[in-house]
Amino acid sequence: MKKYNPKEGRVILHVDMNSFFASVEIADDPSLRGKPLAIAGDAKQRKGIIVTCSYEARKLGVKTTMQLWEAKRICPDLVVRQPNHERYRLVSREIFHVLRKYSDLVEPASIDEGYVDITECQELGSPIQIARMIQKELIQSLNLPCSIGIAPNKFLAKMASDMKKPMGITILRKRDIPAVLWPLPVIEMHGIGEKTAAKLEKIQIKTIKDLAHANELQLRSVLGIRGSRLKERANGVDRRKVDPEAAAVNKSIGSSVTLPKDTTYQAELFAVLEKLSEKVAARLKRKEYVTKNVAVMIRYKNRETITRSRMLDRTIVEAEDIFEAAKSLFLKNWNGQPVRLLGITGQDLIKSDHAIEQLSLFTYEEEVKKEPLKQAINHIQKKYGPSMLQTGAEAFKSDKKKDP
DNA sequence: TCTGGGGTCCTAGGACCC
DNA sequence: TCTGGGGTCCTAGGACCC
Repeated sequence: MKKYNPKEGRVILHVDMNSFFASVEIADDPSLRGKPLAIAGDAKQRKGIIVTCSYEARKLGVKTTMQLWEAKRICPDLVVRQPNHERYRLVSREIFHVLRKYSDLVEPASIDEGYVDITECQELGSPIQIARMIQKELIQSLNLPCSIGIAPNKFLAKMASDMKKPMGITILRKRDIPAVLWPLPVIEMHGIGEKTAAKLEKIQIKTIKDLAHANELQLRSVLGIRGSRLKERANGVDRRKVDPEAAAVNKSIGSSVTLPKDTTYQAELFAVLEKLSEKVAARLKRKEYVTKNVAVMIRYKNRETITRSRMLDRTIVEAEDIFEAAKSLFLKNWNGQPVRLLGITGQDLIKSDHAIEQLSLFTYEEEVKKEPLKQAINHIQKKYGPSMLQTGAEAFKSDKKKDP
């Protein structure tokens, strides 16, 4: 059996489900197969934009974020289904369950894509054999197509999985970069959107090759630290690890809704905030978080959007508490103009089981603040360094480490 | 007929402390 | 009397992705 040699680098797969929502609908209802299918919200509720569509619809010019009426105009036979997010989340779990059969190092990147580090899975076969097995299993057990990129790091794997769709497998080695990656326009690069592409265009950077060879100082002056990172990526360098833990942690949990009609009616807006609070509370609880910071998002008729947030003096999770915080933020910041969308987000999340510790630490800190000896402690810390402030238990631990 | 909803990461500026 | 500079926390918003 071949042992992993760090000098050879890692082998990363990026598995990307093809038109995921549409594919799930087709798997659940085979009569949709072969038809131009779009997943879109209810146009009557002003949610009529294309979220995803089948390849048949794409061929006819239907695109993501297109208005539903526009899609129907260019494709009168378009079959439309409303999104069923609960179903997609369930199927997503099954997909990652399959991926974890091949490697423990699986990092979901979104509901329908993830990275798999197969460096130490070589007993299963060559990377391309493993990719084929995964593709085959996802089709056989879930009836869902995917594309897979194989590369020495996450960025290249992601770029590779994009190159052949649907049901492609693409290997992108470092040595392939000049021929395969560099000719592409910068907008094709993961991490570069419209705004950044426009800025780059202004300094004559049009292709990924231009970016790879760009003057770093100039790049930094235009894009800040992102500039350096993008240049690295353009040269095929990406040191990010596939981290199953990182992906399991939420930084924020929120819910927002576009109202069926713009309104200035306060009671109606409060009712919406109440519903959103309940949703956020339920999801926080399900994922076992409490939150210390609540944010409210208000979008006006003209699409101007503001967010206002506030740190709380305690952690909360109950719908009533979230609603209270959201309501007061809303009242303080709403300019009285017709509202199009409202959203509530819990930020600064803490796992419920850590919340007790956080609470006792908090009260401890409060005690220290009141303590007149604080001045003396600061003085000692300055004079002798932070080790003087170790508690007895910590000092004991570090002594043990030094002298086992 | 205008443009959903869920996120992450980064930056910049002000407050505050030392 | 004027006044430095580093560090952290908090808030708001931009950019990007699916």
